[in-house]
Amino acid sequence: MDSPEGDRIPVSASTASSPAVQESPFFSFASSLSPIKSVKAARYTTRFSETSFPSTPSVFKSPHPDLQRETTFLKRDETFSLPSETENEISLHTYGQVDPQLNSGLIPCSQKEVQSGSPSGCVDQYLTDPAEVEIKDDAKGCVKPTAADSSQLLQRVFTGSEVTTEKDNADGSNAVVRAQTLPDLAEKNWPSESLNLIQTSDEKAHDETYDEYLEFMSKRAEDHAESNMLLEHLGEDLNAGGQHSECDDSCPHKSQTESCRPISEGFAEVAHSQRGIRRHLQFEAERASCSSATLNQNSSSNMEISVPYNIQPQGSGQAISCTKTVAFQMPFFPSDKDKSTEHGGNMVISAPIQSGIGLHLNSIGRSVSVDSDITVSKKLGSYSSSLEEKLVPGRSHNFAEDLSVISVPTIKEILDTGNYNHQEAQAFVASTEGLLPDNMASFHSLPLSCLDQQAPLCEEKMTGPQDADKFEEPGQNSPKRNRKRAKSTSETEGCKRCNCKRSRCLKLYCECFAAGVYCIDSCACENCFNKPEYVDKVLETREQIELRNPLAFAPKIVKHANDSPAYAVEEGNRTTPSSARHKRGCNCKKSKCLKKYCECYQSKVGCSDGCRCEGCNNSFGKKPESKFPKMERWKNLSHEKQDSAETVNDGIKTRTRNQFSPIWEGLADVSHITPSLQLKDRLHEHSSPFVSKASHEVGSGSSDMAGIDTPDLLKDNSSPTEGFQASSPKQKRVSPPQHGSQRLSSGTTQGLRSGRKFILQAVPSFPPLTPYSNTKIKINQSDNQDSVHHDQ
DNA sequence: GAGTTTGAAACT
DNA sequence: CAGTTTCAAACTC
Repeated sequence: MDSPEGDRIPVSASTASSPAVQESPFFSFASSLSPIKSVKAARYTTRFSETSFPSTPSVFKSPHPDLQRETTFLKRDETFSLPSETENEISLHTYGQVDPQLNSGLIPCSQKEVQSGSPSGCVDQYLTDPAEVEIKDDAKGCVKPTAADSSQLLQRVFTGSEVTTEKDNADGSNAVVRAQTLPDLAEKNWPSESLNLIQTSDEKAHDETYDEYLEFMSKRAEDHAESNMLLEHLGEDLNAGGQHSECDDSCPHKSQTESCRPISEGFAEVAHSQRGIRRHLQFEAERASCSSATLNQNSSSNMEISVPYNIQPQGSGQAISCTKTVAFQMPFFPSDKDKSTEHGGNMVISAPIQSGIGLHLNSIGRSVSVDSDITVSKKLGSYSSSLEEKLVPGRSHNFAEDLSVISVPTIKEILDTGNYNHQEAQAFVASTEGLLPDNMASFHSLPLSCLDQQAPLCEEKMTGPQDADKFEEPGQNSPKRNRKRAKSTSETEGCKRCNCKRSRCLKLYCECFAAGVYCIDSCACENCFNKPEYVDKVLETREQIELRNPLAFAPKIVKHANDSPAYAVEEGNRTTPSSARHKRGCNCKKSKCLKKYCECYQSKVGCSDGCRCEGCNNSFGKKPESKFPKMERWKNLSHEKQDSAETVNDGIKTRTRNQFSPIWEGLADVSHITPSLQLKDRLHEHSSPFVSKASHEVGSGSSDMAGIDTPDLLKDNSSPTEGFQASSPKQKRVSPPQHGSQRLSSGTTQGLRSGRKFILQAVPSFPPLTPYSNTKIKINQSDNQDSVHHDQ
């Protein structure tokens, strides 16, 4: 069924402008006249500006300091990865603006940046913050670059670092390159050495350090023939500036080339994937990322990734796909050369690899064991929070908001320590997919890939294509051998290691598969198809499973969403806010829920009414003794509700309610929780909406709902899991509690209302949920009548 | 390490 | 939808 609201609401939520209005002639006319773009266009613009793209309106002349800084990464990579032939002079701002109209110049603009600053021959003049740059050399404000200065110039061109040029001498011996390190300098593509260098204020010390740096960098760049290209460009740019072209002669290191190489190596080097991508937390994402992203890592920690990105033209034009080479320093994996924790790397996000919804909640939920893994959870939470802070300043997503309760070290801290779990990080990245704006989507492939290269906790070998057959090799990877290894290391390290023999790791039996991660070399599985080389098969199988059960990959442990007063009233004191429970409950017969056979126990949550266990003695919380009466009551209520709904409504509600059965089943009861569980819940809660295939199927819509311009959706505090549970076909056990339906009809309870919202927006393509939109509309109308403001 | 137990997942 | 089978993890020895 068609659900127009599903598509519309995210837009209207972010703007108050209805589609009808947008489509009106007047609106079109106004849009054409006004810089104010249509809502959709604005949304994309906002995304860019709020992430790593410059936020400045696309105006074109005078460079703005901040803007300039923000466009740093663009400047860097585009300059050399994409040689420009364009003669159009594109200002930094437009270029940062990612104006589709300027798209043609988008890529080469960095070069043009230089040129644009060259009219007077002084690149620095344009590339540095006017407020922070002092050019004392000559009245023209133009520096005659020496070797060192040329290098500096390059630095500034590529890093956007705020360099204060105090003096310039022709021989370069006395060249003073004083740089003012700005907070965002950490985002530049600079090794720590360079940062330190730039920060050096002492001239002599600086020179020495700088020379060392140049030497070091030149060594690093030796292998990069592409540096020549850089030189060429540099020469062109400098010549274009009309100031000097003598770099090669004056550079102490044979030429300034060498000093440029280190810089260029991050940009010009292409497709030297040294380690490859072993596992992707996001199967769907992998396709995109694998096919489009090329991750390079040089000998140091500088990395380069070539990623595609789409530019959504203002005015709903056709998206333009570009490829951007993004070079950055990986602070996550400090190399020997770079152990600085002073400067983070620049998470340059440019590619909307909007692969939809990954189902990796289990990965988080399951692998993040309560006790030992709370650290991981914190890390992940911090990961997201800091990520958001870093990339989406001033913007707060729902998941990050909730994660904010977690003590937040910075993302850098997390990553710098290397003390994170590879798979969990994968899962987390996957879980954040869709939460990030389109132009940040590459984050999912980026750090993931990076994580792959580190995998500090999972001592797993990279699995290349050849590994597909490894399991056939008796001695090397015998199941038994691996089994032992897996057994000894799996859980404590949080790494999924399966031991599948017959399922080919393509069923939920396989923990890896269920967790949404590929099997790794240390798995003891046989005939494993859960490997990157079989991504098609994996995806296909996944889809099949999801068809059978859309929540198959959803987290098994869900937050107790009965925080709402209504539920509290219903459940009385038994209700514990922010608690967790198993989604479907266990079915234990003999283990008495005291062993890990029990999923509840394994997840360290108590059993609840939703469980069908017998003789429950779960130490985390027994199933309520009064289960039967309650179930009976629910049954009755369900029938009641159904009857009333059928009577009162057009059937939509009835259907909707039934869809929510699993929800209520899962939310019916909770007790005994731990903080860590709450943490887990949060992770789950915010991940789950993006874990649904349904969402994934929305296709481009996923970006919409994931975008930052769907705040109502994302900020909704209700458990997204609800929404997806609602669509679960497996509704074996329970009918929804009455209050649930009451909420539906009354629309006065925020919790569920939020859930509806989410469902509506996140799963627009889900036929069963379509009616829900209507319900929501009604509810909203009711809300309006009641003047109930439910902004999250 | 081999075998058994267990319960979820898958199948009929 | 219920019963059965399959499967792999958890567990025991």
